[in-house]
Amino acid sequence: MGRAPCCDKANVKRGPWSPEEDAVLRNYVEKHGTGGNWIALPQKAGLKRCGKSCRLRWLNYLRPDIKHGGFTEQEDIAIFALYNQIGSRWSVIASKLPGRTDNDVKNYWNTKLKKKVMAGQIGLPTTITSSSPSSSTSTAHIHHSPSPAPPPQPPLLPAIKTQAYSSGEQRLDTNVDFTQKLYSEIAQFSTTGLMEQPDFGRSVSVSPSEDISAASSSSITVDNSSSNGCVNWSTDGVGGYDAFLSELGFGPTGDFFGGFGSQWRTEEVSPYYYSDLATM
DNA sequence: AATGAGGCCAACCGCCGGTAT
DNA sequence: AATACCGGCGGTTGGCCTCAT
Repeated sequence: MGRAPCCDKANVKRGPWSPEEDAVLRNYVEKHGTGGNWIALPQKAGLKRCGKSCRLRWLNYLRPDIKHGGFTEQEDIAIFALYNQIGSRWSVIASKLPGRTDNDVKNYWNTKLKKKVMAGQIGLPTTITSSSPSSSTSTAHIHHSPSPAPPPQPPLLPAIKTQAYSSGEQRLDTNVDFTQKLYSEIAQFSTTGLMEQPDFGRSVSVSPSEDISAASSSSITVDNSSSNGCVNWSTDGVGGYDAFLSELGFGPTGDFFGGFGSQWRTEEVSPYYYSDLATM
């Protein structure tokens, strides 16, 4: 026996919300909150809507802190980097972009950003040389243990041309520093909980032993010459995540990538995202 | 001016995981 | 342990709008 429907579909209104309905829902939630029960809310509020529909309307449109449209280039890069890293986890990606909803990010990706990326207008660097010589160097290796047949791949972008961004060359130059730091964040994410990927028939091992989290200005290299896919980065040893996040308009470090290590079990993230980084 | 194509985005659908009973 | 229920999520749809022909 299947699940009972969440509401009587014959007696609920569907389709676009009217301004009056918006006002009723907004007033109710602002006065009483959701009460932890969206299903009961429409009846209490006097709305002929499904509870799920109310929840969606509130979360995606009526919430006071919502931003609509006007994605910045920094948000573009963050979305792209996160998509590359974790795939279509829109709610997770949106949670790193204050004021953005999963629906917004998903729509933006599907309608605009994906095309931008495919057109080469957005990309992640293969090599960036920091302006100051690094004082320490760390390396993350992605090892692909022998596997007879690769598993189905998660949705990934077509290969992004990166040769143009060879060593010393600037790209997306409005924000190279941002991208460097973003990579550092991703690299740190890699060290926090993604050590093995048995479910995919491959393993990912990540060094360094050194703590790279102090990096604020990093040099990152993806070694395309190695079949192992080797991501190198070096740091200047200067702290500054919070400054970085502040530049992006994000909250403290923990609000950005900090939750990743504990948020997913290791088997939930495909190593293809790493290999994709390495082969782009 | 008419119309067809494509873009955009709000909303819906169905599934999943967590929790209460 | 089994079942019911709910919130949350990602994928998809459908309608409106703009633009090109």
